[in-house]
Amino acid sequence: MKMSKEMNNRQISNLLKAVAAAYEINGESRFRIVAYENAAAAVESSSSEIKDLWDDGQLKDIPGFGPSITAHIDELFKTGKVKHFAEVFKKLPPAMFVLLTVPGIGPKTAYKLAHELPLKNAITAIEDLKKAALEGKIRILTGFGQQSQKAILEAIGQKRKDLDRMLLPFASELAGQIISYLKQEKAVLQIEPLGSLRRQASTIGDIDLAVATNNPKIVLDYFVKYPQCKSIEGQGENSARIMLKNGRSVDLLTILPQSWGTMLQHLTGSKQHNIHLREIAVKKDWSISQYGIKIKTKEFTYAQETEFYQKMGMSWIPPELREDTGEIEASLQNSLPNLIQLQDIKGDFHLHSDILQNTSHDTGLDSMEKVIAQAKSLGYQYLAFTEHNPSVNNHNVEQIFAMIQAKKKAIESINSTSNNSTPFWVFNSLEIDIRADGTLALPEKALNLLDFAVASVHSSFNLSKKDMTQRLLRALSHPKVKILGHPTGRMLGKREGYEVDWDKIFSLCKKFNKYLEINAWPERLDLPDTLVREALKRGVKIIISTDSHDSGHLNLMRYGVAVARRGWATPASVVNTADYDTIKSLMK
DNA sequence: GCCGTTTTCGGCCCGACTGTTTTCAGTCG
Repeated sequence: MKMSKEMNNRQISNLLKAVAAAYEINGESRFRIVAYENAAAAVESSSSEIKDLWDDGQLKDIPGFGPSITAHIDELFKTGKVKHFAEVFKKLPPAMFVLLTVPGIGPKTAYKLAHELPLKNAITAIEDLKKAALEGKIRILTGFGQQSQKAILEAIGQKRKDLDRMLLPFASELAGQIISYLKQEKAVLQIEPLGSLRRQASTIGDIDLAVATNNPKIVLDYFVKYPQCKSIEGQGENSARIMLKNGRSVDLLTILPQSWGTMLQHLTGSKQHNIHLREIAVKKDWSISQYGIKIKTKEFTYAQETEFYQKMGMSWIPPELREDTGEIEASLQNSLPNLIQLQDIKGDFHLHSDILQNTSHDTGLDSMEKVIAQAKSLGYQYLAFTEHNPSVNNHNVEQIFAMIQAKKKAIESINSTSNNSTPFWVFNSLEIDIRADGTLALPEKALNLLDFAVASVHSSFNLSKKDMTQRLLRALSHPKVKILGHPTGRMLGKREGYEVDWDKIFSLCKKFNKYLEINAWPERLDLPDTLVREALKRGVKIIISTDSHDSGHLNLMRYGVAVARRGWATPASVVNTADYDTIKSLMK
């Protein structure tokens, strides 16, 4: 395992997981292993960079970081290595840590394979493992057989477990179609997605659905006849798995109505949330499983989730919050946030129409009128057109000014015809590139024509954290800039966000009433939920926008709202929940 | 190794599934 002073959260989490795996091989105490796994999970879900917490001397505030792990990570940031970890890894084959990324391979299996095949090269470990499987070298090892060799081969073929996740909107819509189909069967009493999909995480592994029914057989027989089903992977008394024509598999689980609440709660997770609940139960001398709450010898099962949480002395927790990041404590104290909902949204502040051509990036496909009609049909009271700025290289200042002037006039004309019975306001804005030095890619003269601007980074992603922070601060300091578009620049599955000192950004936003966008575009969902929560704690307001390039994209708003909910956002913390009159004074 | 409105010591979530080692270990959620 490589170690350095500059490790990010993901890498530190993997390092701690590797230590846990190594301990498992070395026969350490089960609880010491779990301690490292817990610390790894805490790092992975931390909204702050661990390095920043270390800078501020707050390492020990991370849950799961006690004296020992704190000291090791302190050593890591001071010296770039941890002597104790190096010692732990010393006797183990480096290739085993690579194998841990293959589904179904845990520490014991990884060690055995790396040690006994053997796999000498960590970089080619997975290819070498595949070769060994194809040559029949795995099934002859003790503890392995024909089946496990085949399973390993299939697992490698299905890519690595951290890469093959679906984007939330894709998974949501896929699940939505199957749910509509299933609802046509009368035996289906209730139906919900499970796991990360129900919690509305930004990426989803598998689609799992649960149905409450008194007649599992009818439901399952109906399920496997789903028109998009390519093959039936398995069907038992209470569950079935089908493979869709698009290559995704879907699991359906049937549950008796009287146990619906209990099972739904269990299968929604998250794992950390459930573990925490069980620890609370243990302290009362109770025990929780997916079958219910066991008190002495009697097991209580619940038809509704609310009853389950009530028994635990809690109010019902929205699935988006179930990550064990304080929601259980909040529920016990009856202080859960009143989360924002889709219907609270009254407008969209990041939309591309076709009015400006020759922009620095892609143009919108629909006319302003068509986009406005769509916004009105969603019940919105306002929107802002934010095409990309005209390309600076291909036009002189006067040409750019003329284009923006023409757009301004067009919008004024639209606003002048707005009737008073259903007020609707269109803002004149742009999405302006933030250059590497933090200046805006639009002449001041043209900027002055705008009501406000959205500023976004579309180039030079690899600046140092310090330079990137300065860049964003400078752009946000411009009086016309009200919104930082897709603030981290991440592209799910493609590109990590750039490194920024968020503390400084939050301070500036708070002080000068600048807003951070949650961009609802499927690959962005940016700000990420953890940073949303951090921003809100600092009193920064957010704005949820779709980045639509045609009028149909306005419907992506619900995914931005999902991110906001996961970030504990209330209507009051989201700018575009404000009504027509308030927003005009805010944004002009 | 961590943690504490019953503990600074003595505990630490629970069960299903799979495959192989005929009674259990490993992995996963």
